[in-house]
Amino acid sequence: MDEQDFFGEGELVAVLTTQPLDRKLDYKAPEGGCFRGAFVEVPLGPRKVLGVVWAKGRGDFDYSKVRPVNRVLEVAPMRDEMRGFLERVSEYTLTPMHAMLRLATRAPGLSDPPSMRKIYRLGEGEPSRQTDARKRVVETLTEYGGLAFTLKELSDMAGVTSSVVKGLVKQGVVREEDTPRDVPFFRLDPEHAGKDLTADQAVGADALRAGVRSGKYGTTLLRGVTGSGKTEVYLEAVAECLRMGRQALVLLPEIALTAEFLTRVEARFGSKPAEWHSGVTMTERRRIWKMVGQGGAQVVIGARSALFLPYQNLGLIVVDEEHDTSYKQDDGVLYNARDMAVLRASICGARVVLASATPSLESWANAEAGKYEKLELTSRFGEAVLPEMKAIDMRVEDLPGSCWISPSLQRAVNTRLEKGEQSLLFINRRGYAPVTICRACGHQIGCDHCDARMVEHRFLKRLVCHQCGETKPMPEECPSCHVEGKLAPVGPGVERLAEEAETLWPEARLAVLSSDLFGSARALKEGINTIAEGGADIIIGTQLVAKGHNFPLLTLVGVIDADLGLQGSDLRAAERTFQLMRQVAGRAGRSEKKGQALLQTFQPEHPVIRAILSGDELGFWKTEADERRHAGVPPFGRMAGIILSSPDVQQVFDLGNALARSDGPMRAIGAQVFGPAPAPIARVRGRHRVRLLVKAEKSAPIQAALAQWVGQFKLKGDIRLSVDIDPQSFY
DNA sequence: GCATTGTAAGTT
DNA sequence: ACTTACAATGCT
Repeated sequence: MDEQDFFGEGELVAVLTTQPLDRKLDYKAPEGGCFRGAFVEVPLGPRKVLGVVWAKGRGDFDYSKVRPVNRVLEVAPMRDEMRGFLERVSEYTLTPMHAMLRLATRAPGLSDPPSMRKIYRLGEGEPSRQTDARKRVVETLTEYGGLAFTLKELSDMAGVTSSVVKGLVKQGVVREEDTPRDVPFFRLDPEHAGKDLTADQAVGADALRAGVRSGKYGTTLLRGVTGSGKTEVYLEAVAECLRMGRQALVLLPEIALTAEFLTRVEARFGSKPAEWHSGVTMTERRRIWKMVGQGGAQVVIGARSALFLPYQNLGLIVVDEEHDTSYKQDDGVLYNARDMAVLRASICGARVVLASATPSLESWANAEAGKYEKLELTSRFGEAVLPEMKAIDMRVEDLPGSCWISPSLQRAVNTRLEKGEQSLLFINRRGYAPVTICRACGHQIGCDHCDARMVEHRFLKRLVCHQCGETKPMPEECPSCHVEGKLAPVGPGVERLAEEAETLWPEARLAVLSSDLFGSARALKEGINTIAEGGADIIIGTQLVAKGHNFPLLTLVGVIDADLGLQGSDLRAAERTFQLMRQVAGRAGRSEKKGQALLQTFQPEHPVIRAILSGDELGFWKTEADERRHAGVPPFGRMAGIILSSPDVQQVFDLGNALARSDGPMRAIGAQVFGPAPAPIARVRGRHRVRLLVKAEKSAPIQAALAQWVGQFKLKGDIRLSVDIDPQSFY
């Protein structure tokens, strides 16, 4: 900050507000002036809104009509690098700045003065009259040295009512003090408990530490097979960052952000880090936001949006499970947290560690191109070895049409049951919900609100739409042909599979692991622990089990349908299937016992299946990279999606067609426009959705062209348009 | 003629 | 986003 960043009273400043205006508005600097970056409250029409002093005012508005800033808020001002970061993300994702500011101020009560509360400690005075109750209060405070407590804490501990304490306050025996409610986090100690690292891990940790010590931007792709101790290694980078007095951020997919993970961090550093995710209370949110901003929080463990906290001195960002698709998804703002983490680090001179057992092709290609450093962890703990992987050719298995567990897989499970070991039957349900079909007329039951088919939940005795969450009771008769008792689920769903397993192994203890069977993350965690300790013989699981939980007794993984996701229009389908299989296969035989993974497939000769089975990871990446390069798709080309939605079908299609017809700006940069097509889920919550897809060369200035293209149209009525740069899911 | 509902425009 | 101005519809 220099002289130019201060604005004296009455000078014009341009303020960015969180209101959806497409530009900054000029205000007069308040009494006492203000600095650039100050969080302020400004009048907007009849309202008072939150804003940030962004720049010098433009002065293109009648000076006499310019209103003054109401006040400067008592929070740490926004740093230049944060302003720059928000602007860059806005340009890249074509997100308006007001939405970016919203993302960066996702904490309540920023405009309130710091919340205070009263605490009580021992004072100087003598009580006028000694009583038992008064004695207990003084004793309690003496016992805890100079510590102070809230009124409730103190009176509870001393076993007295609050009026006793108040009485002592009047006499000066106990002193009442005001203290901010938002208190700094306990300091984390980088030397607290360095774990013993294997030789391989030590080498990795050294390399990461050296990177952090450089104090400059750089990205390392940390590859480690399941069980190689990636976390221990990158926590050493966090430790080094702490030694340098800088802040560290560890990003995790929301689902991997568990109490267990936080315990590991606490074990390493001696206290709990700040924890940022959707389940955090409002008061904690405010505390974290403020403390991150004034250096009272050294380490944040968080989901995607933790990237937009106001760090003062960020030295390291770890993106764990960097391949996870949940890093890209809409909060309203469509951004990929992994990519934006790299951007933020490059602006503030921080190191990035992208950690994964199964990296994304993007990161793999960046490492190959020398943009990222590569670090491999290969050795596993203990005696465990990678499981043996085999395909079961479903074309030659003798299996009735309604069953999914092949005789070969059945035999393998039998063997485990005899030996008292666990088996996991894995089903990748994503994008393949079983449908409820009438066997008399073939009618499929769909959701009344979406175009998705409904899924039967036996436990609830209801049909559930996995797109919008709508449920309805399971009808007795077919709504179309009215024949009774002919409705049946088709395709493998978890519950359908559980039934089949129950018939096959009535004696075995079955456990179904599906996120919708557990009310809370905690209940889920407990369920997983019970199972890991041997509470089940056969585990039936979805996506969920592939997220890094350890099952020591598990020695067999049966993948029910390895072909799911291999076909279809999604360009990343092969990559995802590959990652998923590797992850699931990594479950089996983590401890001493040798594991086996069996993949049921109708196309055992498919390159993806073959790459998984052969373990030829490099071969897989190379083939996949070649195919993508040839097709000109990411990461070798660029894509963008335009999604239009409206309650009126005609309106969205009309606009979609109009957009497609006037694609001049896109053709000018050599980009192709596909569509409009109904989005795969063509209706969500009563809104019809249409999608256009843009494909361009890697070097094409796609954002500018898109802005120009879309900018030609004024949105009428209730039409919404969103641009999705680098779309991840095509469904 | 005026109340009610929908739509467009402006916020410094 | 939210508020206000104003136009279009509708009801007495």
